[in-house]
Amino acid sequence: MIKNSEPTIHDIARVLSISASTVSRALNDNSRISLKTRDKIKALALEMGYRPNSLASNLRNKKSKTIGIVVPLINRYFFSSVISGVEDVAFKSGFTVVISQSSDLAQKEIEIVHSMFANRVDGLIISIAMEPNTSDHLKLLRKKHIPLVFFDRVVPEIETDKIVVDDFDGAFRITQHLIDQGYRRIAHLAGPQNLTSYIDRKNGYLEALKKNEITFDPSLIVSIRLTSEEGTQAVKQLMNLPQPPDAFFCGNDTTALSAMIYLRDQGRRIPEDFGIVGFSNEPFSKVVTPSITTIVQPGFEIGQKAAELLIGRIEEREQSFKTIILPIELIVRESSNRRKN
Amino acid sequence: MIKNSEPTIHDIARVLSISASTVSRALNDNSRISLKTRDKIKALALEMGYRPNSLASNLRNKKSKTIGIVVPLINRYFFSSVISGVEDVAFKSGFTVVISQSSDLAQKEIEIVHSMFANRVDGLIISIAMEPNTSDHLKLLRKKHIPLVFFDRVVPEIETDKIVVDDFDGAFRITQHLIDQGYRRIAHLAGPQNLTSYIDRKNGYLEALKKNEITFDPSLIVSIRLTSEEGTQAVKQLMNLPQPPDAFFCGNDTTALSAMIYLRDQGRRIPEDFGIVGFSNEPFSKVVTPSITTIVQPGFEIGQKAAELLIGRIEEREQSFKTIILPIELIVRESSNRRKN
DNA sequence: AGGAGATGTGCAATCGATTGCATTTTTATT
DNA sequence: AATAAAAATGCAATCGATTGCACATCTCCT
Repeated sequence: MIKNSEPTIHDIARVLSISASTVSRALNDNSRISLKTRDKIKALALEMGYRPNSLASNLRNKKSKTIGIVVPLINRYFFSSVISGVEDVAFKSGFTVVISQSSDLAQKEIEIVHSMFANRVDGLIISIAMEPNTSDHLKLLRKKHIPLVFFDRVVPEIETDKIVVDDFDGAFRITQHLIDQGYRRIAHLAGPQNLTSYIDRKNGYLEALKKNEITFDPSLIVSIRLTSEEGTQAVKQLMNLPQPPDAFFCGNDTTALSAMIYLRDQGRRIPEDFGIVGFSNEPFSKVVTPSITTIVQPGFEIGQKAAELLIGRIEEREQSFKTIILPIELIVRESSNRRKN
Repeated sequence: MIKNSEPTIHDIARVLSISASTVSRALNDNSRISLKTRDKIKALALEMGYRPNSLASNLRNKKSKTIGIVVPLINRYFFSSVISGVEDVAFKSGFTVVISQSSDLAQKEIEIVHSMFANRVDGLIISIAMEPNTSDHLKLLRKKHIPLVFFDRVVPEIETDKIVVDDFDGAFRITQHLIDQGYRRIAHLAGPQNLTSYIDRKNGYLEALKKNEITFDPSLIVSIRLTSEEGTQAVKQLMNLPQPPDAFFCGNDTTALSAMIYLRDQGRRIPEDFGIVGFSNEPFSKVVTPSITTIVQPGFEIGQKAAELLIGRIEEREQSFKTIILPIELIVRESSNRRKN
């Protein structure tokens, strides 16, 4: 017969002929227990291989020391970097990280949030799904006073902590850079316009055009889901315009890559004939030929910041809600650098 | 004053003037409760916004419906794909996934495993850290009868479920391919030789040389940690040999890329003068120029399989331990294809 | 009508750790 | 030595859900 059960504080108490309360206090370094007893208890706990059952303690304390993170896709570099940053901070603070992916599906996101709630996460970090959605499930969390931190893709009308990058500025600088390189008909592969970050990027683009007195041609903006298939499709369509563009500001690196491959296969020269820029600095964008100009979004740091904010909120250190706008960095690479400056 | 507390089965019971046991049974569809009562209870539960507290239920049931996954690095494509696969299966089976990264550090891995144990995960999926290590912490799990599934990087002496790819075969085929392409002095950037997968890769390489009656030159094998820095370093060193290699079988795509960049910067032609192959099919290997020949490890499927096995074990459906060896796929790309076949 | 058997509910203990309050023990003071 | 004060420890309830067993109610048959 296998004895599978773990020692509990009661077992320790029994061996030492003391009460479980004393053991509990001793292990938590409560000063009400004499140092001598504390040492004795700790020694025995070690010897018996005692490990506190966090389920029990969490139940009693009405907290789980767990934070949830929900991302659209786990295996996208940006998101996995964020997760990595969250894990880094959480682990150091003694929090467990539970993870789930919405696959950009509204329904799955709702289920995840409900399930995390039922599991009593102490707080939640989320970047919302692309698919349009009500945010009742998130408002529910707010109502239950479960701290919530948005990153990257936020819900504007929910008042809570948010960590975003300066999409407007990034898009503005990208566009300005293309203009500086002498490109004039700049197309924009925009993301779904229900997400603020894509709206901001579009606005940054428009603002840069305006500032440089370039007339805006609506046919140069295509709003897509930013997959490589849709990216290729969009570029094809744009190239068939009576006046095709001479540069592509793509909503992410994936579409920038597909644009590049499509144009290259058509025998077009990049950056001489066409400029291409992406967004997010996926690892591949640096190593493809030509390398892709892009915007760095510091995923790991975003994750760290999000976790710090959330944990601060959980431990009730923070006061009012913050929106942290991290600065972005423009990395000029070959795909748009035709003046070699 | 904010009322933050969630309704419990006792609250429901009180409203209906019945006992909590009945409520519990009704919500769990226990046939001992009449259908009429069940419906009434469920309706009220819904109305009150009742959500079971899984902490309490898990404590009582001595299980957590949670599985842990430990990987060296979350933001590596292969690993994040595995995580994604695990999450996919786990979510469908009603399991929560908690995640942590060892950063390839032995000490952190130990802490993680202990912490997951304290949190009472029902099972653990792990790919062990690169840093050499005892495996006492993992043996502990076995002793406590907590199901354990290794993937990719396994501990041979621990008897449990394992999901690996056929590293030997992959390496053999890679080497054979290089030989078929006419390369003769094939170097190997090997990974740390405390990990079986890297040992297997080396052996597959040796076997292919032997089969083709190519004399093995020990100075052509360099064992490194497979970072891009060490990769560049190793290639440099190999190129300084009296008789430098004409091909590089790199332990992963990262080092293959750094080898390629180094040689390219030296003005060498690839694949004409030097052949390069990697391992793992990172997303960039397809899109760099020249694209890199590599081996596909199906990360998502590995994750799914691992989760299926683990959950099967948790629910005591599986019998004896299995080692699943997934077949690999060789993708020949430009970096090694000089005969254009 | 009486009783067997089926059906429906409730009591109370349990999971393991925590904590307010009560009690015991020790130490200090006069 | 007696008493106050301080220090150490224990009791018992609690967190919320589950479940073995006991009890109550109902159905049906002779």
